Amino acid sequence: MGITLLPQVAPVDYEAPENQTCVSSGSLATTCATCPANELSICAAVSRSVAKGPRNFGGALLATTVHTVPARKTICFPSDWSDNVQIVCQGWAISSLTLSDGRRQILSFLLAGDMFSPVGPFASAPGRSVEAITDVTYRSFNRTQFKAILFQHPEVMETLSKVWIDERWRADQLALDLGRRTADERIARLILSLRERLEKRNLTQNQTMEFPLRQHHIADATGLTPVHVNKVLSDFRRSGLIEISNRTLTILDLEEFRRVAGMR
Amino acid sequence: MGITLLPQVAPVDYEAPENQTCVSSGSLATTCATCPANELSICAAVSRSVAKGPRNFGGALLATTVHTVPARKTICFPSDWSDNVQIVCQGWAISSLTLSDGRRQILSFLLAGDMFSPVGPFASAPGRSVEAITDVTYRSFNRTQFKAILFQHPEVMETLSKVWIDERWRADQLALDLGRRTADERIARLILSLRERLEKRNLTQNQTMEFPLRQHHIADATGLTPVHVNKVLSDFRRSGLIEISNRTLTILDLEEFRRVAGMR
DNA sequence: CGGGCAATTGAAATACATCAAGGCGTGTGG
DNA sequence: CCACACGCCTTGATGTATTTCAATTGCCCG
Repeated sequence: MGITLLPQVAPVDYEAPENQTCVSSGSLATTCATCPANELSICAAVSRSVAKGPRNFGGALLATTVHTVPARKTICFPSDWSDNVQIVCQGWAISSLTLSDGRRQILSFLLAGDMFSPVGPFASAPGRSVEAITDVTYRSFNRTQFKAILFQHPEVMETLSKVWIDERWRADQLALDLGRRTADERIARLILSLRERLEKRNLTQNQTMEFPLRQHHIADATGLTPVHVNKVLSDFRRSGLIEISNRTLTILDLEEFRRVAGMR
Repeated sequence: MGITLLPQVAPVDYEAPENQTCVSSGSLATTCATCPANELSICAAVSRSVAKGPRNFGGALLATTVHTVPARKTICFPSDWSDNVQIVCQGWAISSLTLSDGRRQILSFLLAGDMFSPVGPFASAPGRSVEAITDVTYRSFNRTQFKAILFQHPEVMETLSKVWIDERWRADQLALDLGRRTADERIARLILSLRERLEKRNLTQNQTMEFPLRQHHIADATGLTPVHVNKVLSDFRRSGLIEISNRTLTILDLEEFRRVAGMR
C-alpha cells in the first residue's frame, strides 16, 4: 500500500493465446513519451496526474497493460466488452455498429490517443465493435482505478470533458454528413477530417498521409456502397484532386478539394 | 455567504422583451416536483444534492431561472449560446445543425429533462440551434455553479454519466439509421423511439401519444424530403399501422410496426 | 500456381429527390 | 362576415443519385 515509484506497473495476467494478443507491461512514462497524441489524449493527462499525486487506487497500483493485435482482427465484439478503459497507442482501428443482416456503419476511426469507447471511463459500449485496420497497439486501464483518478484530479476531468466535446462534435458532423450531404461531399470530408486528425499527431508530410483504409471502410463510414465509393474516388483522381497508391494518399489540389467537401 | 433554505432562488435580471421570453424564478423543489422526467434527469439529481449539501457555489446561491417560449421560436442560434446549462421542463424542442445552403439535420428531439446541449455542463454547443416545436418551458442554470455541484457530488456526476451514455447511444443509433437504413425503417424507428421516451415520462396513453411534429421535422430528422416522408406516412396509414390526427399519433399494429422498423 | 480479397467497370434497377399543382385549415385584415 | 394569404399536407409526373448485379482484372500470400 505504500507509495512506489511511477515506472512500476502492476503486471496483469491476461491473455488467452488464441486471441493473438501480445501483452507487455511497459512503463506509462517511458512508453508514452513518444506517443504522437501526447497533448490530445486523456492518456497523457492521466499519467501526468499519477506522476504527482498519490499512486494507489482502491488499494492497488495503477494497473495498465499494453496489447498488440494484427491488422483485420476484431478487438471488441458487440457483446463482449471488458471492464477496462482502452486507448489506442499506435495504428488505425474502427468502431462500428452492425445490423443482423450485415449492414454496417462505422462510427469513428480510432487513431493514437483515442479511447475505444467515447464513454469509456464510465461504462463499456455494448453493441459496438472495434476492429484493427492496421496492426494496432493499445493500452488498457482498469476502469475503477481510472474513474478514481478522474475524481481525484479535476484537471484530468477537464481534459476528459474536452475529449468528449470533440468526440461529440464529430458525432454531430457525422449525422449531418450522412443525413444531408452528397456522396462526393461525404467522402471528401472523411478524407479531410482524417488528415486534420493525423496532422494534430504529426503523422502527415505536407499533403501526404498514410491511408490504410480499404474502399469498403470508406463505404461503411459514409453510408455508401463500395462500388459507388470506387466511382467517386476515380472521379477525384481523374480530376486531379487526390492520388492514392501504396496505402498512401496525397491531396493534389487542396483548395478545390475543400470546395468539393463543401468547406468554404 | 451563509447557508440559506433551499426554496430560495437568486432572481436574475434577464430578458430583452422582444425575445418573447417569460422569466420566473420558481423554487427548484416545488416546480420540479411534478416534472415527468424526475427520475431520468440530471436536473432532479442536482436538486437532490443541493437539498442536502452546502448551498453556495462560488460565493453565490444556486441561480436558476425558468423561461417559457412560444412554439416555433428559435431559442439558441448557432453562434449565440449562453453560459448556462439549460434543461427542458415542458414541451418539445429540436436541436439541429444547418448548412449554409439550408440543408438541415435534426440531431435530437428535446423532451422534459433533456439538456439543450449534450455537453452542457462543460461547454456550450456552438453550431447547434435549438428551436421550440410546441410552447417550451426550460430551466437555466449557471454553468460554473453547475460544474461545482458536479465535482462536490460524485453521485450527480454518476447521473450525468448515465445521461451521457444514453445520449451517446442515441447518437450512434442516429448515425446507423441515417447511414444504413431505408426511409421506412428510419421513420418507423423515429416514431418508436419517441414513444419509448415519452413512455418513460408517463406521457403516453396506451398506443396513443401527443405528436406535434410537422412532416418537415420528420424529414430533417431522418435525412429525407418532406414529400417522401409524406408518402411513407401515407403508406403506413394505408396499411393500418398508424393513425395521425390532431397532433396525436396512435400505433394501431405495434408488432407489425416494430417489424417494419427492423426491431426483431 | 491457385485462391481469395480488393479494385474496377458497365448495364440495369430503384429508392428517393425534384418539380409542380391543388386542396385544406386557420388566422388576419378589410 | 368574407376574402385572402400562408403554412402544411397531398398527389402525380419526371429526374437522378446511388444501388444492385455481374463480370473482369490485378495482386498478395501461401
